[in-house]
Amino acid sequence: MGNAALRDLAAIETVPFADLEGSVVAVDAHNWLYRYLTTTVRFTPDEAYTTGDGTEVANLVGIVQGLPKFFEHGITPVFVFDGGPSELKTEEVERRREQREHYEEQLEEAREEGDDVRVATLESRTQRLTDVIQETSREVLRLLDVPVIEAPAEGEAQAAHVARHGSVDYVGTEDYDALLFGAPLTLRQLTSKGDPELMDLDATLDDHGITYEQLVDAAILIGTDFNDGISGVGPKTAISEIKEHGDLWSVLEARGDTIPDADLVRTLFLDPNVDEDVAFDDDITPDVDAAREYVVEEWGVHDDEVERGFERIRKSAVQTGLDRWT
DNA sequence: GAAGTACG
DNA sequence: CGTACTTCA
Repeated sequence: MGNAALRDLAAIETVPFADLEGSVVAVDAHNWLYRYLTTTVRFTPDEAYTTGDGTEVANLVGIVQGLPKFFEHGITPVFVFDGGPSELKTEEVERRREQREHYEEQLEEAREEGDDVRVATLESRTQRLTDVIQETSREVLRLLDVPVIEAPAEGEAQAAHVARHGSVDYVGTEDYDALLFGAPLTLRQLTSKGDPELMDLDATLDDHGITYEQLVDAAILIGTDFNDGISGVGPKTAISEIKEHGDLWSVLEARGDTIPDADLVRTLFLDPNVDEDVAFDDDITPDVDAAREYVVEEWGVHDDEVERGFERIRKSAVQTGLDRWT
């Protein structure tokens, strides 16, 4: 149950990479890593990123292949990692865990039947961010001098907070939730081939003639990652009823409906647990040799999967440094 | 999450 | 037309 319905409400336009030069993007680390992890696993032979004891660090391949995109476009990434899950998030996490186990059962069946295509599909679904992946990701980012922010809870909420309070220009995530956490400008498809999409909170509110709080209320009616919505209520109905009645409580009262924990979900978006003051150094000087040593020598990742990426980082980092002094 | 299809 | 459901990744 995603938030795809929010796309129908959001003001989105594509923006050329060239327009983003010189900007700082707070990247939702979980979301970004997950995307690169799944594509790496799908298109890279297991041996290239699996240690002798079977530990998989496809994230290291993904990071090395994914970072150049920022540097080559003159964008400074700041990776925002999740902290401990909120109480409500725990339920969602639990639900996803059950679904994952379901996939893993199917995976077993597919293996037994020798259905290779199905095995590959299911394997991509059962990927997750293990402790090793979290730790090694942080370490390679540290060696490459990419700033990291540790969120107390939701990474997206923290990213939205730093975007709202001026120290970064954009939030980078595929999740439409960023809008609900109050991110003023969100970049999507930073990991894809073409130009990114820009999702604009103020434009979204203007389009519908609603406030930020009313947008959150409408989303709760539709359903979010943290609550089931009202059946039969999609984006159109939600906006129209929120505008008619003013807020979530009035809509629920008028309909005679109820949403469990609605007040908690509302607070989670409107007043999330974030660090008010976070500092980071946006002057990135990667130690490519050290990062390569870590990835290839220490973790045994096959050189041919990462050498191009490291070379691109080396070149684009030099270029950025020159630009600064020009 | 995206896209296509079915349902009311 | 708006929402729900399905499939693929």
